[in-house]
Amino acid sequence: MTQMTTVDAVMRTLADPTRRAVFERIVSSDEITVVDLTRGSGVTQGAISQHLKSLKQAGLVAERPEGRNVFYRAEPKGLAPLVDWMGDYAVFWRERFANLRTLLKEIDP
Amino acid sequence: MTQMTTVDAVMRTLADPTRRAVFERIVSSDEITVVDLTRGSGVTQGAISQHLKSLKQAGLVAERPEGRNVFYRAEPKGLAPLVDWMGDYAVFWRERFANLRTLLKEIDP
DNA sequence: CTAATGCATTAGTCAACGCTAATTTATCGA
DNA sequence: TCGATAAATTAGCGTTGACTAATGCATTAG
Repeated sequence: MTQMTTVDAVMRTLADPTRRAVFERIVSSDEITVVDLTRGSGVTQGAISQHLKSLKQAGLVAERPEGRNVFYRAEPKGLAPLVDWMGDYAVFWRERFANLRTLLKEIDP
Repeated sequence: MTQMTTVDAVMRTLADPTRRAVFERIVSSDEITVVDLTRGSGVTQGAISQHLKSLKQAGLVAERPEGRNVFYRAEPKGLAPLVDWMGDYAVFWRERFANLRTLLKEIDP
């Protein structure tokens, strides 16, 4: 129920190619500002800010203001609902999912 | 690149709550007809057929016509691009973040 | 044969969405 | 202090997308 809403938010947020590209770029970077994200994005700064707002509301990114800059970073927990959803509903591709779980387990210190 | 298009298709297809519910129901069933899917879906039969078309084009379901019925079933490989996409970013996290305990706890309780 | 059932498709409607341009607020440098 | 930069926000616009209602096309039942 509550979780389904979360899955819905994550799915909807990552469905847009531009917004997903922004997210991927944030993940690839350690921390990145809005101007840097705007560079080479193909859209205006305002659009980027809107996408960041969506990503933040979905719990996929977090922000750290510093002076007049705002640094964004990826929020690892944000994708958890997506993993859970796949665990619940995808019955047949257990092998691949098991591999992902194994990979994530290896990271566990 | 080619795969990114696939991820895009899967994400976009599963983003809609109604269509995702249809997919979930197909996964839960072994095989299921359009009328059965329409039952309790809250939308018309035409809408269901449209969603099924999207799901089929995204490679998430397959069909088996039998008489005037058409049985739909889940396509195992359909979610693979999504799993792979997440796997890629799990690797990124592995390199960049030391602590993923929270995520792991949610995934594997 | 005729009526009914299962499904796909189409046109049309309405709301949601992504984008731009412009404005606003806040902060930094000269 | 003043101009420039960073970021968020808003209104407005065009597009996409989900839905209904209606139609068409098979197939089955009576």
